[in-house]
Amino acid sequence: MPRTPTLEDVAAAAGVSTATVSRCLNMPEKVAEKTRLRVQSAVDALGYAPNFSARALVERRTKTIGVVIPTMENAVFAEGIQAFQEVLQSAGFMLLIASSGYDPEAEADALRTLVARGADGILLIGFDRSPDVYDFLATQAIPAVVAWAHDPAGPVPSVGFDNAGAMTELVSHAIALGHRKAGVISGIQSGNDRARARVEGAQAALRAAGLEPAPLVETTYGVAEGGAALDRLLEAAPDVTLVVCGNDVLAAGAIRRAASLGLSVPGDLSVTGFDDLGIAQLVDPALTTVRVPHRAMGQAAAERLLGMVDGRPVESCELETRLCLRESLAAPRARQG
Amino acid sequence: MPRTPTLEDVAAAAGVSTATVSRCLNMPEKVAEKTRLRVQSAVDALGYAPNFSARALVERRTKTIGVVIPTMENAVFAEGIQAFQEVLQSAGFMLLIASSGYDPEAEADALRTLVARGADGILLIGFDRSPDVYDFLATQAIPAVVAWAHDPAGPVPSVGFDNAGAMTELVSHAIALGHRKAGVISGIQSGNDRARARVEGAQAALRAAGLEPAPLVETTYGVAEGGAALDRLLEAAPDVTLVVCGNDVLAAGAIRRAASLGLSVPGDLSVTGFDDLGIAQLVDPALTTVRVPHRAMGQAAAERLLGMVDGRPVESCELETRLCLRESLAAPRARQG
DNA sequence: GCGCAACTTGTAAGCGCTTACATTTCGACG
DNA sequence: CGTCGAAATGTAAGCGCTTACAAGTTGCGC
Repeated sequence: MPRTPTLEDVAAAAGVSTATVSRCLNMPEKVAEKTRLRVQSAVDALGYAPNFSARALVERRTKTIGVVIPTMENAVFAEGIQAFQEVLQSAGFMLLIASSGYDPEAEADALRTLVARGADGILLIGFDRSPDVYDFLATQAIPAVVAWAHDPAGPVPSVGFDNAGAMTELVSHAIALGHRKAGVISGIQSGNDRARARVEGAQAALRAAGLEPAPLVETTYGVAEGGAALDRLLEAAPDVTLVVCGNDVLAAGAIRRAASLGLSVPGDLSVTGFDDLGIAQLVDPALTTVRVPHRAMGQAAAERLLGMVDGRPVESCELETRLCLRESLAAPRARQG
Repeated sequence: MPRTPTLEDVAAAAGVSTATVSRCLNMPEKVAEKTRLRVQSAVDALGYAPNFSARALVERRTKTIGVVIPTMENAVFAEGIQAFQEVLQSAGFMLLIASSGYDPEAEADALRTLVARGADGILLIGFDRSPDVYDFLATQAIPAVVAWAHDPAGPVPSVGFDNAGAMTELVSHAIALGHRKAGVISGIQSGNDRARARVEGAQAALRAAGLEPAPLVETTYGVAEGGAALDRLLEAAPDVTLVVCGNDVLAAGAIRRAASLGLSVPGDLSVTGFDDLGIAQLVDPALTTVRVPHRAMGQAAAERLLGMVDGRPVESCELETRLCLRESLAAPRARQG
């Protein structure tokens, strides 16, 4: 079998040196029209394609960006990463994906692998991780950007939104509607600054209104988990009129569970989510939630990372969220007695 | 700044040759215990990590697998790819992701890029693509596996399920329930063998029962699109009692739309989906659909591809699907008149 | 027709790593 | 204590590409 053609083969076929072929490919304006054509036809005839590893070795860049994602199964990441990837692709970069399954150890491992593979830049989800990781990235001089969270003073530039503020806004709105007793269903907060900020945002709204802090139930991610969490919450605090969920998936589960408990939403219980995934409009009643600009975030993150790879300094950027008021949140029914 | 350490630096630090260091790293049993320890501590001291590009150049393998996915935003792919990626990761391989946005041209482009980057193997979604693509893969001798579709006689091994058969089973079940007039809402069939097979499967069931073919509405992917498609379908065929949808997302949209049209599901209209995504249990009524083993498929595909990369011959494999009977499908209400 | 600047092209040195082959070391045995 | 073979290590040749530098080629004004 004829092994895949190399630069040298092309050079021989075109009767020039390898340097000229290389120049034809990378700086065509530096080579005479006539030779360029000759080289081009040799390239076509042989079906030549440059060997990326060789090029990466000498150029010391792989045109590859790495990301460690908790899991693609979570739609919250899928959308943003898709947008991120699209920008990369159109800039000639490729996306190397690893997953951590929400395990910090696994994330650090994956990161090291990505760097060892020569990723030119790294996308991180959220800020919450050991400082060692940031040190590592810094000593290796690997550009990194954090997405899904925003902190202008963070160790690396970030692109995200104000999780706490958005949640405060949402809960304040519910309070204005008349809710006085709220419960919170949150994803696991440990190692997840986004989840934590959302809980804090909810509590801040209650505090600001002079209400007592909401009882909190933490649960792993999933529809069924959201339902089970509602059970636990109602057991601990049967008198809540508002269930604030850390994300739409948990909220969807809570709504479904409420229905099977015979509780009407929003009549007996209001439920809110966060993220505004597609499912928010699928559940009945439609979910009141916070719209997060996932695509814009993915794009902004990609542009920043690409900028850093090119040595340009970049700044963090905060994106706006928007309240999505739908049926699952309404004024609480007047209490009897 | 001290540039990142190389094999040679380690060799110098440990007082051995680069060959020995290389052996310590790749075939530790071939080197004396004592020197190995010495080398190991030099590696640790310097924080040495091998340069992947250099290794890839000489070994002619990148330990990278490429995939071109229509879009990560479609949950159908997210789950399978996640499982695929997990198997790869545990085998020391990484996943290079590109997306096509359902455009065959873009897919072919992305594939070429992936191959040029030295992907050791390629995962393809479905069989539907120009023969040129398979030729290209064959001449480049790049192992490839098709997932989400199954054809033992296909140009490359595949891991999937019987889309047509599963749909036939589902529709036959509906016919047994008493449905006589069905409509089909399908995703775009062009370039999508899975969508096509599902439609064919539905029509086959009707034909087998001596019923007339179902009117067909094709639409792009999305909840809203599913709803709009229902409108079009009911306009063309107001008398259908069963709406067979090509996937859960379209079905969810159809169910939502039916509710706002004042049609009860399954009272006035039964609706079925395909895939059994999480949303199937989220909509009300819960969706009758076909359970597809996405994770198992992703894993099986990864194992096969890894096998091929190692030069082992592998076989296609067909996975079982299972009917998920839920509330959205029931016997049609007795017709009046 | 000559000299010089501006283009083109060629030469060859690596980039960091693996590995075939050569060399050295070492222990066991006669 | 010498010999021999196995085990350990070293030597050096690339893998395919980019690029600094050298060398060769033009074209132009005088």
